[in-house]
Amino acid sequence: MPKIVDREKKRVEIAQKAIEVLAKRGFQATTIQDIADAASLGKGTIYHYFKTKEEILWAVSEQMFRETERSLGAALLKINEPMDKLVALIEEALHITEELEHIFIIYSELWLMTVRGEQTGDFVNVLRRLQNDMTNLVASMIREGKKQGLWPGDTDADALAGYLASSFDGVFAHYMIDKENFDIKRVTNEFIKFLIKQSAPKND
Amino acid sequence: MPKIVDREKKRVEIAQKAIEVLAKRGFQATTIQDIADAASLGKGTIYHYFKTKEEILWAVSEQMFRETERSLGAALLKINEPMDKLVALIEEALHITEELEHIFIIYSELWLMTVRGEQTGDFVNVLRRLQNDMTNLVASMIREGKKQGLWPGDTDADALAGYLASSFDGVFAHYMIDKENFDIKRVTNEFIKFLIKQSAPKND
Amino acid sequence: MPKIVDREKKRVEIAQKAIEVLAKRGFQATTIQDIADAASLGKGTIYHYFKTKEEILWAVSEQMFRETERSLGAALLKINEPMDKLVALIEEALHITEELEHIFIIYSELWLMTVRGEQTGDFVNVLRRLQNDMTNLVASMIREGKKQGLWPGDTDADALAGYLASSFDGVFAHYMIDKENFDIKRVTNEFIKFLIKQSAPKND
Amino acid sequence: MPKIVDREKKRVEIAQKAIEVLAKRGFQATTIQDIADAASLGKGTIYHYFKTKEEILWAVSEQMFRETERSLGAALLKINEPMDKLVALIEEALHITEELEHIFIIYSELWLMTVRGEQTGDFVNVLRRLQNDMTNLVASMIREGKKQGLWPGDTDADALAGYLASSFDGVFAHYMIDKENFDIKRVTNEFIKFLIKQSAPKND
DNA sequence: TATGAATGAGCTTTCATTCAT
DNA sequence: AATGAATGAAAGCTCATTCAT
Repeated sequence: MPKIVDREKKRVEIAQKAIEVLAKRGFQATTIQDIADAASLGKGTIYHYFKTKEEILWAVSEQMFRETERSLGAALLKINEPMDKLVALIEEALHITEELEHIFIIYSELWLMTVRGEQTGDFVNVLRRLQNDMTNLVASMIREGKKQGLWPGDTDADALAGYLASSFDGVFAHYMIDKENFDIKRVTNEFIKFLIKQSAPKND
Repeated sequence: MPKIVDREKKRVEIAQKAIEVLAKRGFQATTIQDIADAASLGKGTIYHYFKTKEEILWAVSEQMFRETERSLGAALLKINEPMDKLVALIEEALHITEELEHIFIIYSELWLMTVRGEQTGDFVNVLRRLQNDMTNLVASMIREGKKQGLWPGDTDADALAGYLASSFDGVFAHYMIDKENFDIKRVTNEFIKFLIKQSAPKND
Repeated sequence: MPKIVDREKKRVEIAQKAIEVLAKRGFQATTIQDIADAASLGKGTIYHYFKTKEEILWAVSEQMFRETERSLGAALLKINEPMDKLVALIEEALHITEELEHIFIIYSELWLMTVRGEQTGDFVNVLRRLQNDMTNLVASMIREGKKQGLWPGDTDADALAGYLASSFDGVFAHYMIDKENFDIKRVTNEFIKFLIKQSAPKND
Repeated sequence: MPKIVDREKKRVEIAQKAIEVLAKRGFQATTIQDIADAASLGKGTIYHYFKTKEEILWAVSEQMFRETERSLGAALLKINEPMDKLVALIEEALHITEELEHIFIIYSELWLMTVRGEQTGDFVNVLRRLQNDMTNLVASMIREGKKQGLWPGDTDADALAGYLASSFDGVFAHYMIDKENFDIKRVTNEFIKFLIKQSAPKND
């Protein structure tokens, strides 16, 4: 039993160290040696914890997923007003950190592997869960907003949430290609303004 | 005299054939042999037209860029009303075809290579031009809409356009991961409804 | 008949042009395209005159041989005194020209191919003929010198000639490796002084 | 723990094995597979010890240089008389062994690569050091001989040594092309006789 | 006759994976 | 458990040679 815990703990440790190199070089270009170096282990040792290189990516993706969920949840716990929550969520989702950039790059690579259907594991589930989590979060806010009369009653909450949640990734991607010119703050704020006008309109 | 070949034309042909395999397997995983097979040519023949594997990707990206620009332009020529134009643009941008899926996948890989800084060519320019083209198109529609009073005067056209143009990619990406459940039509329509409400609200 | 002459003439032309590139890059590293370019011909055309790449080298070596023989002969025709002849020969053999450097490099490559036994043709004969020609020339001078009493009677003319003829190549090779420091004139002159002392000593 | 391997020792071992194949086929024509076979290793293993194929040649040349220096030095340690030393040196330099033939062939290829300027390393230094070592050795003997009155006082020791040292290579090369007819012993002896007459002449 | 487009064998090099220690 | 030496499959790329025009 303690053995197994140790094993799992070490897998997590290795995966953690792997994230950085993977984001920097990509999965294909990252060698087992790179990962071993990052984890300060011998190349052979990695194979005591992972059967193949791809298995490392599975572990990495799982871990990233858990961390992303946790940080999303944490950001929203403390807020009550649905509208404020939505704004907070957007701001959180589009708040750039170097760590997040790494993770976003790896997600993108998982996305690519998935749409190409080349993976043996099921990254697709990680990505869909993530997508659904985010969409449901947004949808629940919109629904709550509708209930409180802050949002038009005929809004298709799921569809709009689908659009919003998706758009975050697009904004992030555009920002990363053109950091100097793409002012993510300004873009986000303008969009929030747009949302809010929409949400609390016509008390006519 | 050997067969006279228009080298540039042949390059385009090869690049065209390459798009499909590249989208399917990705640049790194696609071998020259794959591309040669797709073009029904010998491996060596490819090297008559491209000095390196990466040069193929350059040609492919240039070609994709030109085609994307052309199809965008064509879609918008026939419409006059700015609001209708915007709707048409969104519908065009999010109109799925197998061809477009291929292209989107390759763009995504170019994106990845760029953010990792691993490429020697300047894919970044292809991507930025594309991004800017789209953004400027949207912004010009919004500005025109503002002039005609169809859109609130305090809108930051560039910022909002930045958001919209970016969001297309996110929506596309989410759709491709979950084609069965992500109803792109419904999502798009809901968003358009949202946009339009926003645009012509207030002479109440 | 005229056809054949033309063919042979063109072979010679091509071989002539080939010499320069071959000396510059070596046989292995020189591509047929290089040779075609040097001859201002299409790559395919070369194959109308030579069946294989190695056949070009055969032609080149034959031609170099003929030219070398001719220039050696010419240099010696006009001199009568055997001692002067020998000195003249040494000076001629060690007289550096860029053309000669090229030729020497190709001979060296032929030598290498021969000692490795990798060639299908018989470069060995070209090299031996050359070696023998030179040796016999020197030997005949020594013998003549012996007859005229200018040289000790117990000299083994062939053996000494073998040494002298061989030494030219070594001197040339050393010079080419260290052109700045290896003063070929000074070295040659010192050796000639040494030879002459030897040849006309004993007024006993 | 894996087998502990002295990397430097293994490099030397591989280089040692490589010498034979390199001499047989030449650097360009020798494949990594050839070298791996000669060393009874897998192709990939070679790359644990050498980053590139050329690096193998560097190691080989360094090693050859060291061995050559050592064997030259050893041959001369035990002799005191300068004249005897010179004779011993000549005999050593022109003493044929199969090992030495291999080494001479590789030196010749290094020479070719150098005069063509195609190498990235500095083989030229290996060759020049060798050349200089040999020349200085000979020159010091001549100088000593001059001091002891065994050699004419007006001899330019360096120049003559340059000639002698160079000639060894030429003799070797001629021998290797025509082993049956070129009697290296006879040629050498004749030349030594010639040298000695010169050195201790005038007791008249 | 002259050409260069087409080809694939064969090269160097990389790297996931295995395994003896 | 930990290691890195060993391996060979597989990749990109070159080039002598062929051949249709």
